[in-house]
Amino acid sequence: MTKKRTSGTPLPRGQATRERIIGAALEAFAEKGFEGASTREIAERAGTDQGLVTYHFPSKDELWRAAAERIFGDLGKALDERVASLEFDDPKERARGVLREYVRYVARHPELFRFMVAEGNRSNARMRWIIDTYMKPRFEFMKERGVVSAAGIDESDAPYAFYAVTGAASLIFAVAPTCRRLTGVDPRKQQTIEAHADFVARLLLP
Amino acid sequence: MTKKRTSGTPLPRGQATRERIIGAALEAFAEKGFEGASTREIAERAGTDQGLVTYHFPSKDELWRAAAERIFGDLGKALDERVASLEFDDPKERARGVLREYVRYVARHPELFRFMVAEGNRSNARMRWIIDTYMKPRFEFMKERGVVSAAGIDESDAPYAFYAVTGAASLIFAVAPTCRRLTGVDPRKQQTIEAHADFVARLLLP
DNA sequence: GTCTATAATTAGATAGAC
DNA sequence: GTCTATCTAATTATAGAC
Repeated sequence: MTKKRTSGTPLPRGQATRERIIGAALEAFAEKGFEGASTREIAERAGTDQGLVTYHFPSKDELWRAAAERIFGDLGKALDERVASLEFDDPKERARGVLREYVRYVARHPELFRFMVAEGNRSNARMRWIIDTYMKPRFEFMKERGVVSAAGIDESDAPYAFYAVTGAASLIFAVAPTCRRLTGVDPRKQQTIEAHADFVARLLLP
Repeated sequence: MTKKRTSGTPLPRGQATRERIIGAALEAFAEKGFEGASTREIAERAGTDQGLVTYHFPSKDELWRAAAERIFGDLGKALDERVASLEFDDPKERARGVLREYVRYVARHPELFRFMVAEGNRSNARMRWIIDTYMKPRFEFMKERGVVSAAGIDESDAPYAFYAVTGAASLIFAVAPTCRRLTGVDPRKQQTIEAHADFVARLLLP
């Protein structure tokens, strides 16, 4: 998960462990939900023990918050970078590029969608904070400079477009083993990722 | 959930309790996942106690299987009924009607999608059985007489279409509280359900 | 069929050795 | 910082009263 840093210096040992624990927690929460994932299992995935998990994160709640910040923060950073690197002038061509990059990102991070669905049904303080901090800017971007404006979708339809796009782009990767058995297609293959990106892009921006 | 039966006679007491427990388990599994949902919580939702849950379902595994059969079986029955009642001659018009009925169904059963995402990442014997028994007929229907054939989608794209349609139709209802805060739109309102059905139908079958 | 009591296991959190 | 030991509470499953 964190093999490289942007700066050349490696992380101090403690902080590197902390990062490993967050990554392990993210996978476990996405797979089994908040209640179903045990701190012992998270520790084992991170290659350490339960005591050290509670040392770095005094409560399971705080560990959840760190995992949520990691996954939504990473998505934001990745999209901002890729959007900035796209050099299309035509808004529609540009929106197509953004959409395809989005599909590629969710394909490599299926835990993002599983996490969203598992936690999206709650409306506690932590979830509200995630929405306001990380999701609102994405929603606004889509309305003003993304698929909604480029596809000529009425702004009052933006909520439907947002969830339709997110669901259409992500589901196949979040249930990859099921898809493989049902359809014969393996969503983990690069070829499948590109084909799905094609399909979603043609659907939204024909 | 089960206020009426097709036959006039009411269920025997024990069987009625059993049905209530299945409904409660379904909600709990969808909300917290298999490991996160406790049999005590399920019993409480069903208005009884933990001992009676293990009387009707000797293990949590068997309860899971009953819940999965219930939700996928109900979807199949509901869709078959509604498809049969549609009277459009034009295949495209007919596919539009099926798609809109599908959106209405998932809107009223958001636990279906949560269950799919929570469990779709596993490939144990039970999940394989669910796929072969309940999902394969749906997938085949969509290819031969549903959206794929009506929208002129190449059959090799059927896997992408299946997961894109499912995700696009369902996500907004599965994360309703989040959607409400993010967009101001409440997916539980009838008006929202129809608007989303419109949007998805226009997207797939313009 | 229904419920109470309880056994065996596992959970999150704490304390302390190193 | 890291890990082991332990406390308290909650978990599934079982046994038995009614």
